[in-house]
Amino acid sequence: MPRPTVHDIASKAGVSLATVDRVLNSRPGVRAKTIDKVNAAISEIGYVRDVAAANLARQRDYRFVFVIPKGESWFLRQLENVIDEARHRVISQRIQVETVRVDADNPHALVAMLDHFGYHRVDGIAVMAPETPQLRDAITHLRQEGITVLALLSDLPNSAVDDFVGIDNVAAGRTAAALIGRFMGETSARDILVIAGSMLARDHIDRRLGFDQTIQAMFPKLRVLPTLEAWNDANVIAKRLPALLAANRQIGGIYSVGGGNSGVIDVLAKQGRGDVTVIAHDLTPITQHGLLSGVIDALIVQDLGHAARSAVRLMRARRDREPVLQAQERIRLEIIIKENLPEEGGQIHLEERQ
Amino acid sequence: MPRPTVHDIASKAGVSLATVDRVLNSRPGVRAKTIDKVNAAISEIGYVRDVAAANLARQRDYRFVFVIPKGESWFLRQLENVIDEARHRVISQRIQVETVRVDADNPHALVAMLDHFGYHRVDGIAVMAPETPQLRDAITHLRQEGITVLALLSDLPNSAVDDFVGIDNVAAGRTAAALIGRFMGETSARDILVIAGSMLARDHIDRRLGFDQTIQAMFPKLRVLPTLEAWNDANVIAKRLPALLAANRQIGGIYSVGGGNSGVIDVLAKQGRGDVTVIAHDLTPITQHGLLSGVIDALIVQDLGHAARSAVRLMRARRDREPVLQAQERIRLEIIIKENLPEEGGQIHLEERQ
DNA sequence: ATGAAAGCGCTAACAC
DNA sequence: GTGTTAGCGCTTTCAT
Repeated sequence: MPRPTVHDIASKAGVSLATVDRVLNSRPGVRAKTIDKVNAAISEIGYVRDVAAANLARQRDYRFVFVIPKGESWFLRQLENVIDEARHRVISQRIQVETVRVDADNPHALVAMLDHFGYHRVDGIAVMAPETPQLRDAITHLRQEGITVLALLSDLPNSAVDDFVGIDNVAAGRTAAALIGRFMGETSARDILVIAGSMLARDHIDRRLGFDQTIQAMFPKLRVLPTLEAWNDANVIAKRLPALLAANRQIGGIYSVGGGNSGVIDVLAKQGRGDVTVIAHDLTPITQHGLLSGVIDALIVQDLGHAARSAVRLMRARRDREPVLQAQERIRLEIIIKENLPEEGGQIHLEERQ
Repeated sequence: MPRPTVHDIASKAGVSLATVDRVLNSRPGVRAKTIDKVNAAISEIGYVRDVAAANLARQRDYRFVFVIPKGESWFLRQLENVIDEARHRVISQRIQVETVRVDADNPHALVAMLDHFGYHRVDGIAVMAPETPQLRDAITHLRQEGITVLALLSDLPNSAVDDFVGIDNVAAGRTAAALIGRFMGETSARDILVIAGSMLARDHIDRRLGFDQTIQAMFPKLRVLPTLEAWNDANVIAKRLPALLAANRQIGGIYSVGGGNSGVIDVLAKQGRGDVTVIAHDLTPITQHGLLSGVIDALIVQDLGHAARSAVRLMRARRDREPVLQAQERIRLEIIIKENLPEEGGQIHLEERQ
């Protein structure tokens, strides 16, 4: 027996297709009594709407834009790659995905870009940028136009975004603290150096916050030194870290909040400081090498591919006013050590395991 | 300008819709020259096929079955729940998902069930069961019928399955070893007790294997005791563990490979053995409580919801002969400590964060 | 307030 | 080999 369609509802309820459709989409102009008849028929025959057919008839298509910072870091390039991958995956579902790069440190350029999309027809924007008053206003404006706005990877807590896609960075900091504390164990060196960038201000601030919380609560004997601001720049770290290590022999741990990890790895490797426990963020060729060579003890990672796909799903769900499966959209805060380092793997075709 | 359709290809190439369709689906009966013309038109106008419309016209629907063990453990109930959740999510995409429970320890019942599906029309089966010769043969048969077969959570390395959906359990064991070794640090107690069930033989074997590998390689001073076989039964553990702890004061760590964790938690809590480092698997109310109360130091977790959705996506992709995004289907081996314990969350509707 | 009919983009008989 | 035509399940004018 084939699956029931709108025709089945119509004949069961003794009405026409148009009326069924009106009820299905809760459009006005149907008597309450008729609505009841139709609904009765629907539940009686166990009808489930075929969304693909509906969207086809509606000629619905989607246009989503990712706005991410200019810059050539491995992280940002990787982000652009996974967005592009997501784009390919959904293009056959009438979903158009674009990426634009803006100078994140220039609020005016960013806002100009966003305003532009307010006039052209887009359904959703996912933006990764530091929060400024100008950005806040631009987001309010976009949402008034009915455009979905997501904060991507770096939260915008004071803006009227529909959602935040990314890990809880306070929890990330707490996790880093728990790991570094337990890994350091009972060493005599009780100082921890925190190295942060600052470009994605909000996430770095949150991580430091969570880190301090947990060190204080769980490892009161450990002391967290003032943040070394290194602008995610390996050269800055390579220049400043040796002096810090020389001046303070008590440094037994480093929490690298942002980028520039090759600086950390080079300095520690050169000085043979295998005794220093290091926790860093993000899985890149550099941090992977650090992990395998033993300089980095653990990484805290978010799956960028997941974030990109999740952002697309969220924007589509909002456009269609459909519910979201929260569990699927939660970006996991992953702890990676040498033993659970994932293997590489891209698009696999059918032939792989036959 | 609207997005190009088959009609646009047809007029551009000067052929009919039917011919375009033949080329698009690489069906025979078209001259090579015509094929070239059509393909030229396709790439010239940048055509992308609307898969929803195609599936509608094909009247394609899917029928997938999950075959999982009988039993009322939290783990199995949770598995059934997430499969049901996945079922709801895809029902409007003409995908029918069913779950059947079989006595996994009775190879004949299992095989009878699978044979049944070989006769009725199913497109894919995801099976969680221990590998037996009978199962191996049944799978070979199903695949000859053109049915996709997946190994779910517990691998079937010697069977002709299309794919395995779940974590790498050897890597899970290695990860457990690395964590327990580092967490134990320089305590004087150097013995580790391994508690395993046996129902899902394969995964437990793999975990123990990986565990031993890494302890030997990284922590040669630690000694792993013979496995306590407890059949995932908290009562068995509650009975036998106290004696083992009393007989051997050197036990400083416990790796709980399977279920029955409430037994471990109760015994350790009652005896005030906060000094014992414990690593367990799976996030359940029991293990969550163990983590929060400090008895369990870390959990190794796989997201069952992800596994269920992934299985459905894989079976559909195989049915449609479409490629799979490997990165999305990799079930992550997650390390959970108190600090990165995820919050609860089910279906969220639009109103949540406005 | 309700219905008839055309059509979304694609596929599949069946005809030539 | 190639073309014509009638749908797939749903939405949407336009009548009534």
